[in-house]
Amino acid sequence: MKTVKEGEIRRREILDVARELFVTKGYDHTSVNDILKIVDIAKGTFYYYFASKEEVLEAIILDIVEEGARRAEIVVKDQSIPLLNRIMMAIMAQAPEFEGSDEIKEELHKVENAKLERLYLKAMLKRMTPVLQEPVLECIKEGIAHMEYPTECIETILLLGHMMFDCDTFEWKMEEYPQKIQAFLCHAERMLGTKEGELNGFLQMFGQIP
Amino acid sequence: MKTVKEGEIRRREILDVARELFVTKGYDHTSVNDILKIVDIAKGTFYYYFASKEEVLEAIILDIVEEGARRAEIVVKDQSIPLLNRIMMAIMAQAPEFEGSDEIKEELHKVENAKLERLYLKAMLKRMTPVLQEPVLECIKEGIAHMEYPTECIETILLLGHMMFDCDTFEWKMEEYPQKIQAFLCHAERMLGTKEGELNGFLQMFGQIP
DNA sequence: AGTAGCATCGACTGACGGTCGATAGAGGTG
DNA sequence: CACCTCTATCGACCGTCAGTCGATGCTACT
Repeated sequence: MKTVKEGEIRRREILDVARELFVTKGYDHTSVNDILKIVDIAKGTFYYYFASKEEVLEAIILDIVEEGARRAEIVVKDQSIPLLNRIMMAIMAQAPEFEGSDEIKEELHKVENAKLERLYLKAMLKRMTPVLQEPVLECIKEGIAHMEYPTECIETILLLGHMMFDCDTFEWKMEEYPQKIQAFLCHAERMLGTKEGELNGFLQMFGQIP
Repeated sequence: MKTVKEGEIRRREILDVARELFVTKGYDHTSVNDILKIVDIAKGTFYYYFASKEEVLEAIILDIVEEGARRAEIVVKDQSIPLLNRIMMAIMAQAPEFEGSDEIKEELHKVENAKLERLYLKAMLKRMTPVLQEPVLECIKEGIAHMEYPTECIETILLLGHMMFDCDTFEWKMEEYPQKIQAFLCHAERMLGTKEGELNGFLQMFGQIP
């Protein structure tokens, strides 16, 4: 039995199902056959749209990163939020964790998904750094922040936020988080060269991670 | 034809060959058969010593981390080096990169090795943080450094050093490195709360990374 | 009705991780 | 020396998986 659909629609179907599976079962533990069963297509169709399983992964990661970057861009443009807050809120808005997508939350970070994670991180840094460039430079101009290496500072804070809270790099226990978040904010303040305690307001916001 | 060897020797043979292959070809692209061919044993023998290919990987990573930590411990104990320098030198001594083992250098960080890398990072942080605890606390006591979260500061600097220079997270070009290293040292100074420029002496040392 | 070509099918392939029952050899015992 | 025991070793075999390919159904245009 053959169901013919327009190319772009099939492609999206495959992408959506694969994303769901990669994120819930892990990339390695999702077989192409798993995807085929759910989308209800034959193997040939899958490989008609994608050259390999890995190509699907890369496309999905670009999607996730792009979605995050869009959310961040909205925050950055919002003049009603104080400048420094905008930067931190953009970082939080960008992380897939904070979005409703609970699916991603738990599963993105298991060791099995190291490949997914690594590709995500690289793509995210490349996409997000320019987004934060402008507000950070403005912070410097306004004297709220003081630093010699703005680009590197952004890269570093994005990296740290991701490794500490998005992935479970340190395998912290639940009760350690408040302390770790405070430390993170303190380090961010120091790198940005803001007044001490300027970022304190973010403690509660991060509190929702558990 | 059967060659019988004492258990521990066989185990080491497998471990050594596997390490060489994982590091040069990548974990995913090394098959158990590749290992068997070189060690010249049958499959059953391999699985007599290890429950899975992954168990071999974990054992290798523990080895690598332990070797690095030993080098770091020697540096930390060396009273002839100024305290602050000891900390940074220990971090550098620990990284597999800076050791003679060029093999590891290039290959550890390709995306194919994401799993190896991720496991390495977790194990390294767990092993290295306590090593640096003591000298950092002493820095604080002596007034060379000022911080509220010493443990978290160590974790952060270890993580940053690894992600920036050991893995190729940012895919920097050769000519960008001097700037990135300077920025890293600047951020480390700020997080540690030292005098500005205290870490300048490390610029050349890092210079050997290419 | 005819046809061009896009989208779909699914049997097949080769490689890989892992299992298992058989067995060779070393060392001990009488 | 004959017998036994236990450990290290062997390699055929299994199920699974990513990826291939020639055949073919379906659509749209002539």
